[in-house]
Amino acid sequence: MKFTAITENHLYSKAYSKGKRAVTSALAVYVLPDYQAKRLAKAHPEKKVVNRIGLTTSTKLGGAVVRSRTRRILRAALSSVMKERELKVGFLIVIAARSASVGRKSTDIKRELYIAFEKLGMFK
RNA sequence: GGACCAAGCGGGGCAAUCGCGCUAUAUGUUGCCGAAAGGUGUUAUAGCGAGGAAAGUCCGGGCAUCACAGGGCAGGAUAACGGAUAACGUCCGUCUGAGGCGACUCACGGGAAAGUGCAACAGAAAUAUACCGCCCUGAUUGUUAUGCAGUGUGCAGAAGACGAUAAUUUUGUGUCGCCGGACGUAGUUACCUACGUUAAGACCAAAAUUAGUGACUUAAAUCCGAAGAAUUUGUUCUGUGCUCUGCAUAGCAAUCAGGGUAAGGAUGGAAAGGCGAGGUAAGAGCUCACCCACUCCUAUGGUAACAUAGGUUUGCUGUAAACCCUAUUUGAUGCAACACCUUGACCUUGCUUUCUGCAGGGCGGCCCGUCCUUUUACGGUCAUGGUGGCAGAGCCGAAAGGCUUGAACUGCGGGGUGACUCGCAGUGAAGAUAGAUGAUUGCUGCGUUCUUUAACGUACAGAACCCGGCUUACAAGCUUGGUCACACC
RNA sequence: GGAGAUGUACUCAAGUGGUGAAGAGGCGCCCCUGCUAAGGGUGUAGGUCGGGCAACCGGCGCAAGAGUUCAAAUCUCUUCAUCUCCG
Repeated sequence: MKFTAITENHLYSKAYSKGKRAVTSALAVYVLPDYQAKRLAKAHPEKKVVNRIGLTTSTKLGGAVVRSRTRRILRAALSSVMKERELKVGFLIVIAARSASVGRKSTDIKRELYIAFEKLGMFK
């Protein structure tokens, strides 16, 4: 499953400061309404309103190998979540990996994502 | 079997389901974003899809631009010799030095005898000097010994009123009168020699005078007293001892001055070759023998560094990862380079003889050399966004052709001690732009635990224009060659 | 991705080869005060290892590790960490 990525740094800092937050042992999830969602929907081939996703893995986690692997596991867990339950659309979702997420399996991460999204009320 | 040395390999595998990126072909939509250039979006099939270090960015090169790329200066880099390589600070072989019983390992390994600088503290002294010490000379002072002189004095002996001793005077057929002096004669140029004369003078003897007018001894005086004892004064000469003074000589000590010396002196990382003998006032490579180091020369071996042998000069601190010198080498920047496209802003010199020149300007860090001074455009500068560069079953170009294709990799064979090289054959698809290899499950390899149908672990680590090296990180395991000592056969 | 700078105590920091590594803040102790603050005095590699009952003494220690030198915080090399610039 493809994601529309957040590419601008100011959107990340806005999400950290203004967005709703849910923290688990391995993750920190920030959610903010996306004001440009309708405009971006026109560029989408299927004219859908989608969520923009940002995955952050800081240098505290480790070297380049550790960080990209953690990011892949996060992406896999997120795609399996979105396949099973539908999420509300029109949001900026930033998922930051904490140091406990290193070496976890994607099934563990998936369980934590369920808890976080439930807490934020993102499921339809 | 043990302990080691060196060079390498290796970097788990298979399957199922779901999913990601790129390329090609076909298909689909001609939509959306954007000022434009351009970008993005469907599905199917096929192919491909991280490393030995992709890392650090420490060297070298390709490539691109600046002034087509030249010379010099500055700055940087390198540093035994020979070779390999496109090149290198890399690699190979050798030499030298150090370490190891050995296999073998380690070394930025030119020049300190071109010059400058630095060497704290300690130490007498730190790169040439002289503090102590040792030696010589001189001066002063002190002291000791010897000798001489003087003074005083002790002791012993001798002499003396039959007149000692000293001074003066007189006298003598008295003795001497040397050497030297003066004069004369002879020899002789002269010096000189011989002989003679000369008289002062010295000594001796006698006498007289003077002194103390008989001083001293003999004795006398004084005092005490029964006997007796004590004190004071007292001549000359000889010998001998002692004290003091002066002088001379010699020695010793101290101080000062001048000179010689570098043997010795606690320190230090380092003290000016080592040791012995000679030598010297004392000493010193000052000289000699042996040893050590070193310069140069010769011979032999080696392409060379260098090694060995002989001769010869010299006796030199260390430091160049201090400045520096020598040799070699090096233009700068770095794909965020740069090229093209889009949009926009700004800029586009004078004099002159119209040839050149002057002025001005551009121009590698600087200089020389070089370039421009005009054609208002198909120019230049700056900025915006984009594409290319960039990666390949193809791309650019009208075509020829160029790139892909790499100083590439694999295998076999030849050459070389080796790094490496030559020939033939074969192979040839990563290329992202928030950054692609994942998730889940099963089986299995390896290691550990031993709960053997189990549990845990399975390293270091992610391409970003490309290549050659270096450095650093790395789990378990494996291979090859070699060394040493022991045991067994 | 590329280019550069820095690292000294708890903090800020001086120290361009020469021997107990300056200084300030902070901290400990004492004085001052009825008590505190302020002020004054004094101590302080303040870390670690070894020795010693203790006072104290010695070794190591300037991001880490090697090297050059008689001697290294300082010079050289390698590594690590932090920060800055281009973008």
